[in-house]
Amino acid sequence: MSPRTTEQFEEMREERKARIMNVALEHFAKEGYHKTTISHIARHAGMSKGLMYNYFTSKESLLFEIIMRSVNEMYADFDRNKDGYLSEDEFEFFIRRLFSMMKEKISFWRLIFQLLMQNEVREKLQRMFPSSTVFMEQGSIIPDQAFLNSIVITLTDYFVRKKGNEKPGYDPIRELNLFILMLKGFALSYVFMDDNDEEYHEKTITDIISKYK
Amino acid sequence: MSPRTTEQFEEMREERKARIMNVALEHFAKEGYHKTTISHIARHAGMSKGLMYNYFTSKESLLFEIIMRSVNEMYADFDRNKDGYLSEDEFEFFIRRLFSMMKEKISFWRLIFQLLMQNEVREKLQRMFPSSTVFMEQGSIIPDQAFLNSIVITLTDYFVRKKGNEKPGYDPIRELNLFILMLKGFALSYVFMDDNDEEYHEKTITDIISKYK
Amino acid sequence: MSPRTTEQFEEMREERKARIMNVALEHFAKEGYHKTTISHIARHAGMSKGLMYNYFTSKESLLFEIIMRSVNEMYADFDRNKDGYLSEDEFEFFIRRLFSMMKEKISFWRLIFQLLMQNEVREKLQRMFPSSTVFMEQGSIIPDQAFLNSIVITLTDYFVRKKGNEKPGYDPIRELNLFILMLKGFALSYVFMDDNDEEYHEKTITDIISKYK
Amino acid sequence: MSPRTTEQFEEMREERKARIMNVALEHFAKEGYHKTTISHIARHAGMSKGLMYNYFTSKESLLFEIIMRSVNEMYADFDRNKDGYLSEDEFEFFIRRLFSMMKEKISFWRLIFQLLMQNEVREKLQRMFPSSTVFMEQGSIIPDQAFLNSIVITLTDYFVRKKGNEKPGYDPIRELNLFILMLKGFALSYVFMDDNDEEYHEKTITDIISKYK
DNA sequence: GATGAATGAGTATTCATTCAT
DNA sequence: CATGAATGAATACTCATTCAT
Repeated sequence: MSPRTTEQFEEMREERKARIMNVALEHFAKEGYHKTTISHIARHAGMSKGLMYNYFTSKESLLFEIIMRSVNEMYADFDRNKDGYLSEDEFEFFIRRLFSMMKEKISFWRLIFQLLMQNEVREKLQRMFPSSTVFMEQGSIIPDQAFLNSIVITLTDYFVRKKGNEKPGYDPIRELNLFILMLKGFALSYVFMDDNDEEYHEKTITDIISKYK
Repeated sequence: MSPRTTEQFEEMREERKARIMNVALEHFAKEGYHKTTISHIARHAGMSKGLMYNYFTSKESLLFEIIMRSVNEMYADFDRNKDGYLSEDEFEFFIRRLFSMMKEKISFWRLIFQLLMQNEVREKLQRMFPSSTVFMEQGSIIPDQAFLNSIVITLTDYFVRKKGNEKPGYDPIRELNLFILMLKGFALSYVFMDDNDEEYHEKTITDIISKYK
Repeated sequence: MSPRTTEQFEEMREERKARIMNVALEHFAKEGYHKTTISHIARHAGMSKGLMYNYFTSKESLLFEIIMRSVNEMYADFDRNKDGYLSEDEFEFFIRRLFSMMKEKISFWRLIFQLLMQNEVREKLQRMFPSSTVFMEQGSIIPDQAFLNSIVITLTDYFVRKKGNEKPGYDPIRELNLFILMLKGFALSYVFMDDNDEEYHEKTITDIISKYK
Repeated sequence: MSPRTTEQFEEMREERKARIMNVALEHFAKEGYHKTTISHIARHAGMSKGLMYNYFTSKESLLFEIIMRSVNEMYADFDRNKDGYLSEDEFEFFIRRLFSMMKEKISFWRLIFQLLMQNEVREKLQRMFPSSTVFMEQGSIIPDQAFLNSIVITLTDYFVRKKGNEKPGYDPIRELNLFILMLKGFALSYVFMDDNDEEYHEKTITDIISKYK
């Protein structure tokens, strides 16, 4: 009876939703959520404003769907290696993977950093991902406590093995803390840097790795 | 019409400007620039919208005057110690000073972080402070190349002395780079953290210092 | 393409039109014409918006077809007893019939009351049913002058017989006028009352009848 | 300090608010609440849309302020004669007063009838005036249970005196019920009638009165 | 100087209607 | 015939800025 099958429609819808979300993400990241208008997004996505509301019930829901999508992708990506033991090479891989992911999704991270810097939004996000409070305070969103814990535990384990017996009275947990701060500082620089500093960043990653490997 | 009266007027003006800027800064930092309305600022500053336009020609100019003021204060504050040599105690003092300043002006830093994350604003700021491009990319604004250089040079000198001959083939400049990333990561956590993590922050500062002192 | 098939098609069409009109009438009556959306009607009628436009050229034409249909049904219903003479029992039957019809078509009456209260709509309806101006002003729509007259004449006749010689100087026409106002007041209460006042209404109808029988 | 005194401002505000409310009431009554746009009201009140929001926080709040105002005026008006006893002349005065008030505020009543005919609005109004549920069902809004009761009691008393001993087994309460239906029917006709039926209405009021006086 | 009333362009959102498939 | 994607004009509402007083 249908001129197009349900699947065809569904496919088209998904494709379009994805296009809208991509365009919106770019603009949110570039101009900020509030400055970006629905009209602007619609125009750049090549459609009318009205149609956008066929796919997203509001500007806010568009924002949250974007976040959910990216979070889920990230989660799926990281989920592979979960055996909890990090060799030195795996450590290096882990760090490099972290930043290659960031590079791939740089707009998302730009957006997330922006959002986390506004009280109201931060509170809303914390309600969305209540389990990840700890990391949120450190500028990350991660959807699942178990996943989060596994990373921290894995890294702690690595630091204890690596640094634990270096000097007596030395606390590897606190060293991990500083290490995470460094990653975070690098992430901040990285996310808001001009594109052409590739080389500097590569060198810096190598430095970070060689410091803790 | 005596000079005395003029002075008084001038004083009142400055006082009022300061009040407006303080109120505006708080709200910009808390709610974001776009979400904060002129009406809201005026009401909280205890005056009419019309009068505000007597002091600031636009919302944007208010924003930029706030930035300029904070930058200048920061500059004035740091300008004292410029002899270029850092003892270990001076190094500790320098770091502690850095974060006590951040604590005092936490709203300003919150705002700055927010602003720097929007392309258009970042570009505008870079036009205002063209010399400080390098540090801007790293999330800071500093108004004067010479000043900036002096800090970097001073720190470089400190790192060379401190770490330069630790191991052969070791590059203290790159160590400095990592150190700055760590500071930046800490700044980010610090600025957007809940108030009640004082103790954690104190401990972390001490850790950072003891690592490089 | 056989005539049989054409008939079947025609039947389906009519069935579907009826379904649309029923659903639309319910929603118009409950939410008001403006608040009811075409999408909503289509969804509740189990079809697409596009298909609805195959049956009705516009939302407004849907409204007017609903009115026409109900008016015609009403007409058909009342058309039976036209011999112009009302016995007392027939009078009772007439009144009870009036309100049982109202009960059956309560949504329609709700809608009609709503519509008649808006100038523009009232004018449009008056253009559609120019002959019935008099009754329209009294909150009813009746499609045909002859029909209308026949009712009024029949009732007048009844009132003259019943009340005409009660007192000297008494005007049964004016008594009829008050009687009609009472019916109208009852209709208004009835149409917009909660469902659970059945008993009250029954008693009131009995009161009205016993007053004039 | 002020260029205008607070009182001057307040006066201007009240004047303007009144103008807006009057214009809005007319349009709501004529076109219906939903069809009437804010732009339309603003244009007819001779001001910008924006200014309207300086006086009313939303279209809905405008509607409710209009209702409240009219209800209060009505209440104040009726509040005079509260001694609970109605002579025949006072009864006549009461009825005539009822309809002269309706005539003065015909737009308001037109609006009220419209509003009461939509489920959602009726429920909202019932929440606003919960005490007057009984009369609401009969198409009126009256703000205070005591006031309402006093009217019903006064009329009941009148009917008992007047009609109570006419026939044995006769119930004056039920007669009152029919009387109220008649008033309501008349109100409905009156409110939605063309202006030029003055004479007919006068005669009808006289008929109603002479029937129960 | 000081007020807040007034404006108007702009913003998210809705919805009757059209149309490609 | 049947679908629902697509449009665009309209709607309520906001807010930086101006201006009469």
